Amino acid sequence: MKNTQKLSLLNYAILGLLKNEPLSGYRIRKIFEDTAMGNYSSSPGAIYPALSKLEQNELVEKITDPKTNKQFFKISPKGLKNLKEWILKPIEMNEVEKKMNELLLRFAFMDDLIIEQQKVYFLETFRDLLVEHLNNLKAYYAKEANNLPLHGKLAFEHGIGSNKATLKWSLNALKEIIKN
Amino acid sequence: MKNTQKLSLLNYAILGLLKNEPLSGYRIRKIFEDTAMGNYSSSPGAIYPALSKLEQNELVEKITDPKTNKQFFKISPKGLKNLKEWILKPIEMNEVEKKMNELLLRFAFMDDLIIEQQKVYFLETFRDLLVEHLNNLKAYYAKEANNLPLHGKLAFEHGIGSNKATLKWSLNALKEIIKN
DNA sequence: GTCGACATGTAAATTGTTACATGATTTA
DNA sequence: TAAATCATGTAACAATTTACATGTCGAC
Repeated sequence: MKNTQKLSLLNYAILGLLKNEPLSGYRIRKIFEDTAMGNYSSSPGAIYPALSKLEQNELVEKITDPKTNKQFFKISPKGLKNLKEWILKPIEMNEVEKKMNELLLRFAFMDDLIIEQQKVYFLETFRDLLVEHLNNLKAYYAKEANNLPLHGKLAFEHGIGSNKATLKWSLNALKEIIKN
Repeated sequence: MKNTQKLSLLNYAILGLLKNEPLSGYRIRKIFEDTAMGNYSSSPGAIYPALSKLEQNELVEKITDPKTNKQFFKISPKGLKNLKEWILKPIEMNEVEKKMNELLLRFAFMDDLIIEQQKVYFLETFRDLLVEHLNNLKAYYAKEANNLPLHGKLAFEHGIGSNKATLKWSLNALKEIIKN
């Protein structure tokens, strides 16, 4: 049996959108362009080839509305499975350090795809790794802040502040998830 | 006269590091790999070709330590000019919305490259655009939060919290820059 | 004397950007 | 009816990832 293949972030972002409802390529582009949905490229040269590839791999299905004759893409069971596996992948330290937007995207698509227990586990792991990461950053700062040029120091402080905000967010999210 | 060409973020990140001191390709890789320096790829397949290209364009110069026979890259006057122009580019709303890490990178390299007045102007523009962006996010949230699924809502809240932290940071950075 | 870190590179494949091209439909 | 938006795509190019390949140097 073939392993579930790895897809690019853009592909997962598309699958995540299609999870809720079928969309045209154009609608997907507009969502990436207009909304706060990440930094995923909305250029036709990225979206249409990505959709074709997803279709080839049978992760999405192209359907045509018989009335309007317009095309939509619908996520397939295989696509749903692939999306779910990506969302449930154990979080690694490396991701907390350098791939925060991917983790947030995974969280954003969890809704009806996994059970509460899995969501809680995700957030608790996220929180714990974030605390560890923050401690590393603070330790580095305490040791090196004096040696850094002012702008380097301030940029570093942004990193700390930003991670603190994310930690605070994760605690609140955990509360919200638990109280349903 | 040729315009200063656009470079990829990775190229600017390299130039910014070389601004302080000559470094070997390997040292650059390790800095990207080990430190909190963004999410720039540290793979040899990215760094070495990038350095070659920078050298071809005369933005960096390859020098050899006569004692150890080791190679280093040094930023050239042309490279410095290019870096400075990138840093001084007027900030656009689009960047605040989707390219925060690029803006932070530009800030991190400002140090001795531009004068205080320019730094202050950068931060004030940044702050103003951020306030505007935050107002847009909040307005959207107020209108749509009820219609969003829980995870979408929470992910959106992360965006708001994260931008608030950045705004707070910018105010503090402004203070620090002014008091020198 | 071998293991890990230092050090530099290439090749193939993938991914994404930029620019172009075209046409339908809606709205002012 | 002109302009804007909807809608889909391709081609050339640039950038990056992944995997491979090779060799040095210091420490244990």
